[in-house]
Amino acid sequence: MTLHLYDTATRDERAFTPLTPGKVGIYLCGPTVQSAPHVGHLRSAVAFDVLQRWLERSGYQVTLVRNVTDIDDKTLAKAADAGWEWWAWALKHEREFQAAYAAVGVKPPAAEPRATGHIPEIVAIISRLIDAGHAYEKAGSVYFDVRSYADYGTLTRQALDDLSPATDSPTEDKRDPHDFALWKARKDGEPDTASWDSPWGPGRPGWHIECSAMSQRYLGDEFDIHGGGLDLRFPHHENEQAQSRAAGYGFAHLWMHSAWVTQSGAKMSKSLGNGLLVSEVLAAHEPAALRLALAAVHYRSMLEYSPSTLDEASAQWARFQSFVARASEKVGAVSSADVAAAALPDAFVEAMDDDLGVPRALAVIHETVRAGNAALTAGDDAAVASALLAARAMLDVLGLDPAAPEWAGERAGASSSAMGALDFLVKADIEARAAARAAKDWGTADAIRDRLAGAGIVIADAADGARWSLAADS
RNA sequence: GGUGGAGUGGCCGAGAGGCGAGGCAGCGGCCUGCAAAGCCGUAUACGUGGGUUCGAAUCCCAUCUCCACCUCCA
Repeated sequence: MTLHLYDTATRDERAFTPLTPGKVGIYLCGPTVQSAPHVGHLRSAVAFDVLQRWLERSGYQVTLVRNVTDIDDKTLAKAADAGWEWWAWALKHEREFQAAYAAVGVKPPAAEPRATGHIPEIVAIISRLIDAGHAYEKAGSVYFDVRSYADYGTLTRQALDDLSPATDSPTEDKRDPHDFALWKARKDGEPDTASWDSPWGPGRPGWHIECSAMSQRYLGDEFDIHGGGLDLRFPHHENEQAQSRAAGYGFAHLWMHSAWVTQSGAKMSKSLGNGLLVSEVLAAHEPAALRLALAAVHYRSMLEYSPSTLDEASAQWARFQSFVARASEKVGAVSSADVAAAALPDAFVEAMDDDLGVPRALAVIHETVRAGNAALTAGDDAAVASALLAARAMLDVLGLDPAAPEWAGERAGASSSAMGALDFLVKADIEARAAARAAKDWGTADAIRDRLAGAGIVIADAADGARWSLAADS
């Protein structure tokens, strides 16, 4: 089986064929940087990061573009409420998003274009739409004429007459209530810095046009995959597609949408007040555990988030970490190059090729780890070595190789020198405890263990001596 | 009203006609001075009612419940 992906537009899964052999262009709708990132935002980032990693592992050269929509009605409104310049407000949140993405190991995209940096491209595509008879100017604003484009609604199977009217701008200027703004005329009270010159007078871009302009600039008239959260299908993606295709571009060949994070069945969102901020979660849990929690559910299924979600993910992560650490100690560390070149188990490949079946892929990883642990107990070094290599290679595809640089030293964010100093101190206790145990002085041995446990240091005895680790966060 | 999605064992979650994915928690065991970790074992699971079939969680019909998009949303 080769890679098959589910296309939201056609609602079926089919073999993935890139436009250019060996290369894949992906446009991912990034954040509207008007507020702090919550875990739901990270879900789509992680899902498409796994897609990128799997494509790369499959031999493709991937160009992933993830935009930043740094101006829109809400950004202006929230910045004004906070007494901030809108551009400073947007950049503050853009940085928070970047930090959150980096924390959970999302690879930096090939390009991260901002809407405000592409006004000329936006003006150009709007002009093209007007020339083609798909857009019209009214009172300094420009609207997309949905009735002029027969395929409007095909992405999400919407019939115009059944839709509620678009409310992004005053209806009275529109030919049809479903028309939406491509260019918004500057309004009184809006800051001068939020306005650009255009053939239709000063103003700013509407919400959807920036993606049409930027995808075209970085990926060309036609590209392989367009991604984003499920909630962007309508109106955002529908409108994007209408604009780009009506302007004469082939646009996206395949649409992929990631589902959201729910709590008690309800979608996590800022407006419901149930958004869990990334900063809050990372204050209590390891970033890798958060990544694992977000990746563990198939990207098209809702992810039910509860207080135990991160505890479970932490337990799984500790299991992976522990196996990789013990196995590496026993049979020697594996180099990154070997991990990248290692053969992947067939069941893992089949799962990933089937529309990124991460849950099934994870099951293969768990089976491999179990076999590896059994081999450790049995002293079968050859089996340990092969399990270690396979496990790391599979975990690497998911961005969760415990021995990879981004995770290897993450515990407590400690520098290696601090960990070295800690190791020196703890070793002294371990030696004292070993002496007590040798003398069968269990009271002293247990007291030392309890004292260390109180400091978050876990002691585990083994046949060849005790080893210590920092307790998992809770 | 229109469009789409979901109901699986205590919990999270795969699967999509025929040996009960996997994880977490629990219980029993091995190991351990005791633990921890690890390993082994352990479940009357598929919203409800019908139907098709030798066989249905998977197909068909009906029905209930929940969620989402059509304001901003990953």
